[in-house]
Amino acid sequence: MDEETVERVREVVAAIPPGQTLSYGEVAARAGLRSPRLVGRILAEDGHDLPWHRVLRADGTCAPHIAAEQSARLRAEGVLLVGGRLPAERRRRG
DNA sequence: GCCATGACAGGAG
DNA sequence: GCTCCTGCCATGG
Repeated sequence: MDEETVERVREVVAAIPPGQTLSYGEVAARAGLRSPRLVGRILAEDGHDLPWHRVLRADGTCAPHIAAEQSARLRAEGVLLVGGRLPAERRRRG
């Protein structure tokens, strides 16, 4: 894992404005990664200081492990998850 | 070196 | 709507 790659992802995630969200794929694309899974790995290891809760899956849903935290943090920013997923209008395309 | 797993994505059935 | 398969990269047994 290149530190530069990690920094890229960290910057992209940190650049997500409150109330907005990005998909793992979008973050990966912005960070220059060839796989969104790397985003998940990086966030899991070095994303504890980042607003990782603003990163969701392509469907607008979130992983079961973090679903509770995800929804709670987003709700604190004024984002409501409907049916366990985020409305498409809240998702930033870039 | 091979296989399995993970905060994923897209396509097919 | 859900499940299964494949591609992607890194890590651990």
